[in-house]
Amino acid sequence: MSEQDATGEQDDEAKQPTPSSEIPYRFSDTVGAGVVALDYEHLEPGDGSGVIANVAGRVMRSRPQGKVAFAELRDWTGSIQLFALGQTTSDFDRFVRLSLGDWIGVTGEIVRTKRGEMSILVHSWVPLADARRGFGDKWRGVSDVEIRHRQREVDLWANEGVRELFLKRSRVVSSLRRTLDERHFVEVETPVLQPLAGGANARPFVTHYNALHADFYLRIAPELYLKRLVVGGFERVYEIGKDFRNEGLSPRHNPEFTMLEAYQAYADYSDMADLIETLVANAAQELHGTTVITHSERELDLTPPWRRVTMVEIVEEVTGISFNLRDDVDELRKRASELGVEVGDAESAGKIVYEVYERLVEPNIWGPLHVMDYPIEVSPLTRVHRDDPTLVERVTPVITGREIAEAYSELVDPDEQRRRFVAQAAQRAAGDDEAMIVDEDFLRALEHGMPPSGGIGIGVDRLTMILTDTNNIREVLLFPALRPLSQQTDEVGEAEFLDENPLG
RNA sequence: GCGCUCCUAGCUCAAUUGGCAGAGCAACGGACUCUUAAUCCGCAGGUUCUGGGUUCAAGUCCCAGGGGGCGCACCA
Repeated sequence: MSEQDATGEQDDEAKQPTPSSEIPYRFSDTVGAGVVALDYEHLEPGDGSGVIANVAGRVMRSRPQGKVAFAELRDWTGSIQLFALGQTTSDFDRFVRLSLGDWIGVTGEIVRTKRGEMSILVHSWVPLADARRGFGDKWRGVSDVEIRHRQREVDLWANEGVRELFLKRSRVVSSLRRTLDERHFVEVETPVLQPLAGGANARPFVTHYNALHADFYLRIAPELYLKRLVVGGFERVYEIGKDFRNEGLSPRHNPEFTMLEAYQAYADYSDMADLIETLVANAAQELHGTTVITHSERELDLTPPWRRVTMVEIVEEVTGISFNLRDDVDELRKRASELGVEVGDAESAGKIVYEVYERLVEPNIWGPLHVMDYPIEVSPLTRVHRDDPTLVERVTPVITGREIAEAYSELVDPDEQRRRFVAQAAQRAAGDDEAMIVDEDFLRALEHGMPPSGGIGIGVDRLTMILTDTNNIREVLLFPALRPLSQQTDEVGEAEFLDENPLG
């Protein structure tokens, strides 16, 4: 029996399913289980409130005890105990036969039992759905990671804290929107299906557009479209959505991931670094009520302002060795080699320093720290530094050893943009299938004039990981990418389809 | 993609050197008018991921395949 059946149907002897005719179409005027428990906290053990309430949810525990019965009813606000009496509760015989996971709606008085448990003294109840499949171990839930991720709906109910985590994620995203909205950014939606996948260096997913007789690509970034909107007069614009990059999976990478990109006219990368700090700090405040949080059992102080250093400075600070981009390239390669970082003969000064930074420095930055001013060679889409032509104005906030975002002074000169596209296209012709393609639509847009602008990109999944003290990206994705199980679809799916469709 | 590793009852896990495949919970039948992982009595539950092979004997060893996890590579 495969893993797919792990929460399979229960014994043949299990009770008969509830007939559809007995299940109502609606159950109204409900109050939250967790809310009731809090609102009537003042009741003394043994007291009734005299208040009748409707509560709906899932039976998470059933403890029949002769002529009385207890159950735990859980909805998304929390849990409350159900207290049923053989003499006064309707359908008592069926109530005591409820299974873990069944959905029911109850009507009854809010009381506190003699033993002190907040409860609904059930007068009547209706079945809302049967749970025909098991919900895992009563005490330990389901720990099989494969079931948890393939059947997240089971995980959400069976495992304490999982729903809470995804509610937190939702609050993070809301907070990001609120912060941007308050600053008069306009939220937009740009194409996911694109004729050219631009705006980042990555291999795209390919799909086919039947009506247009053309292959299209799932976007790897919304960047170029958003900049065109700035050209069009959207001076502050943002998008939260999925990007798709055809890459491997790991505890920190999912091929489809949620990205926030925002662009602000008349701003530079320093302004955007401020914006990132505000976005992150506000989200932390929303979740934790403070900007000083804990991650991996270590304190993380996200209170703005964050320290800012240049990449060259932080490399020297951490390694104790100076890497000036104007130093002799062979000398730089030797210094890198002494640190255990080997780089190819063809690499430039900038790439060598970046390599040292990525391997030895970044993973050891607890942060938050803004690493500023990257070598121009490793940032082909960023505007050159105002004081140093070997650098670009790019800043990367690093938290817990990971980049969680990027900010730029955007490249807005159409001629320079064309030169860089052409250089990218040459690399692509030379075999680099992650290099960019010349995007004439985008160049034409720049020729209409784009004001100096700052841009940011924040990995929402990774930000959520940091704010929820999670170390695996799959824990913050409702349905992380998993290999499909080949057998199930055709055989089972088709058989059921035929069975239930007399016209088929 | 490559390397390492795991897959046993619905769930969580055992099974000595290769020697009759087990427990708790869930389910099922019963008792119980204040239970909190209720308790008590009873009962049932298996293609040990799949397919080959070695062996008197395979959950265990070997080969191939499927799926998961971790690491590497690519990246945010």
